[in-house]
Amino acid sequence: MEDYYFGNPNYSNPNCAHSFVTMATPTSDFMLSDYLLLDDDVIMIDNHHQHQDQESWSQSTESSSLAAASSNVNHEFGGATTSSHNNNIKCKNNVSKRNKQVEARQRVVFRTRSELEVMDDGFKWRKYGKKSVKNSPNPRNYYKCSSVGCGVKKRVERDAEDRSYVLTSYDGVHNHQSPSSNSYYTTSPFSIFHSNDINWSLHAPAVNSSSSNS
DNA sequence: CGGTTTTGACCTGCGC
DNA sequence: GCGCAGGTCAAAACCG
Repeated sequence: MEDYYFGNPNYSNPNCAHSFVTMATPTSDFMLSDYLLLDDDVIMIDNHHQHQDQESWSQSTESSSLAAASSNVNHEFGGATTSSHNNNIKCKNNVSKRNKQVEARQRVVFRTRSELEVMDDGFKWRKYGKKSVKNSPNPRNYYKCSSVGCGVKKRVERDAEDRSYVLTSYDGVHNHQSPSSNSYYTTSPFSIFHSNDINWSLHAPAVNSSSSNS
């Protein structure tokens, strides 16, 4: 079985270990965004199996292209191999009218345990705003992709319920490759997944010797 | 000096 | 219409 690694295996960050999405029996030209980015849907990836917001976050099953795609896709988050049928991937339907008005952008939300608030995902971001949000003691930070002509945005905030988690949402799809030249794939909003409690060397095929800490 | 961050002001949508 | 909340702008500050 061939594994696909979404991320830059040579990436090194002394403050944060990484987890990677591993795909079994990949199809040609597969991109994670093909499966996880659904028009008018919000996909949440929870890499620690926590079950929260069960009312609003419904598990993605039938009637979703994600469910169809999951038949041949396995993901690894936080070191645990899972399929797309379990609670690690949740789909929030019924997006707000505002979201629909914003050109039906594609949004992916990652919930990741990390000490770092801003994680290097392989793309270059420019911060353009910071806002305190209701019912959360933590501010929300707004970033735009620094690449000219690329309108991808991301929002980063600490989970109000558990500050050890970071919620990172990506809006849109990059129209360029990651500045990280040896990234394994191209235009998805993210290229690296992080986790503090994974022995990422198990997954990374070509790691730097200096990045074996976590 | 150029790129990035900060931060208050402004804009927009929504509920009442 | 008004107030609130979320999102964005843009000038100033900061930094390498």
